[in-house]
Amino acid sequence: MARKFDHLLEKHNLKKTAPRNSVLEILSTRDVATSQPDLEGIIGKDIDRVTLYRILKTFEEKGIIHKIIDINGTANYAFCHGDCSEHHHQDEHIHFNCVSCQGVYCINDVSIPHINLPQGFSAHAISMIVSGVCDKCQSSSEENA
Amino acid sequence: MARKFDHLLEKHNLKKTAPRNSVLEILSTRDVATSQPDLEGIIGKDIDRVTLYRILKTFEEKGIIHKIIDINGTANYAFCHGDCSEHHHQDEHIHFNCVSCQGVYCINDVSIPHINLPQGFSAHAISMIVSGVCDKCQSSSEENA
DNA sequence: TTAAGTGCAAAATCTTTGCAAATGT
DNA sequence: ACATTTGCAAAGATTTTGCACTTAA
Repeated sequence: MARKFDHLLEKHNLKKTAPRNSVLEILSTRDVATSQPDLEGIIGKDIDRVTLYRILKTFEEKGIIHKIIDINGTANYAFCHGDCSEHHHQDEHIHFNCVSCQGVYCINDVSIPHINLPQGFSAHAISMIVSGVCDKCQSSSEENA
Repeated sequence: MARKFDHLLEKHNLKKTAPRNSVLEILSTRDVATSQPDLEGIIGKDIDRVTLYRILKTFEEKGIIHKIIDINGTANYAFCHGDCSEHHHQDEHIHFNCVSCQGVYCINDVSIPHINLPQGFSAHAISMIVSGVCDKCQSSSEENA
């Protein structure tokens, strides 16, 4: 039974199971990163909570999705753009975390500036999260004004 | 019984209690941010875990300390530099999170560059965490090479 | 067939809440 | 004396672990 993400899973030596397909299906429909609690809510009882944990962990390790820790310390997941692989996440873009709707957006068009670190420090990855109000929440608050 | 941080607590209309003094004492001896688990370890059973939660929450609200969520989603705490107040955290500097020792450093001498967000988005705060290897872990790994 | 993946139950953590006792002012 | 803060107990939430059952290859 061919499913939408068979190729992706195959590529990473993962078995093509229904739960994995569902998770990929959900993430693919969303343009923003999705928090673990939200994922649980969407999936409901179709997938066991433990299975979800394991799927997300596996996908992250394989470089299929990446994890974004938001300003509350909650994990959010989104598809990797560009060249993520098992050993390197190419994820050096900015994320925007709305304080109102909690949404996490990938701001792809603004790249992270280069940073000069003190002697002896070497950087592997950079996480930059801008928190504030997103466009949707901005306009809905104007309506009520 | 005058204690080291009486003035600081007074300034924020907080009672000068032993647990609060201990927390401030610990944080003041450390040049890096301290994770909640580490704090618990240092404090041991002198302070109830719940009390620690509440103290940290209060201090953060008052602008005495600030919370840094590290790359693992764990809360780390450090004294506020500059002008933090109850209503605004002036905390726009870079943090460095060592993947080896887990230490969180405040990189004060490098300021966060200005970011242009898409239309409709407004920024309130910025969190920038560089992860990699700190100077101490760097040199200790060289010794073993 | 068999190794990988899932689901359930249960343990281990982490965080919050309620309330009585203790403490600072 | 009074409001705040603490400590304990208990509830709630999150995350991990173990193991038997199921499924893809």
